[in-house]
Amino acid sequence: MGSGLTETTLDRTFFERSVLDVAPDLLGVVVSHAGVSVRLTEVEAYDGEDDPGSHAFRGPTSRNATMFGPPGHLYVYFTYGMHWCANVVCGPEGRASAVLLRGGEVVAGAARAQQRRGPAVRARDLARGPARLTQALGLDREHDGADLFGETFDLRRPAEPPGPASRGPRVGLRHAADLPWRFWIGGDRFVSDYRPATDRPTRRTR
DNA sequence: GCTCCGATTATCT
DNA sequence: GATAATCGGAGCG
Repeated sequence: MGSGLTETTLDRTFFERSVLDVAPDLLGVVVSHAGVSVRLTEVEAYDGEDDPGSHAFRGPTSRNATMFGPPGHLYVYFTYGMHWCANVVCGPEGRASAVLLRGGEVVAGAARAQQRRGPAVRARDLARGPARLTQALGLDREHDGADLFGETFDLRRPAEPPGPASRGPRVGLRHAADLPWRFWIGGDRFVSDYRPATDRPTRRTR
């Protein structure tokens, strides 16, 4: 096979770099797991213990332990009482930085993804959003700490990468909302809707 | 098409 | 006890 026009398989060194370099480079990458392939259109960077928006900001805990481990592993966490979200750990071990996989397009295994996401879900929404993408790929608590370079994952970069990444503030954060650490493919239909942090819900006490 | 709002629970203060 | 790196359905135009 010609080596010039084909996609390339990522290796672990890709994730050993700074999370701010890795994040934009992940756009267009196709992640495959458990019968579904997703082309990433949107990601966010979380940079260790100095980033007020990061789960690692207050130091190591049992939840964020994976973030403090080696790069190229998945950090999967549970949020809002019902959703799982997936990150890839980046940088040197101990840095506790990671890229949140925020959205993508299902490019293979659509029937399997549909089965996981539900019959009423439109093709555009199969993996457009971090919890949707995680569910489409069949990931949950068991995959926290999983090695992306083990047997069950495959990551490929297309022959023609997308153009320069668009960037802006991260979604849904109350802290560090000024940092433009969300990266997406400009104009792509498989990028999620931007939603600023929810204001304090006026909890009714009764 | 849009905006609003409730669901549901692990985690941390 | 409050919050959260979200989602999907209801209501309106």
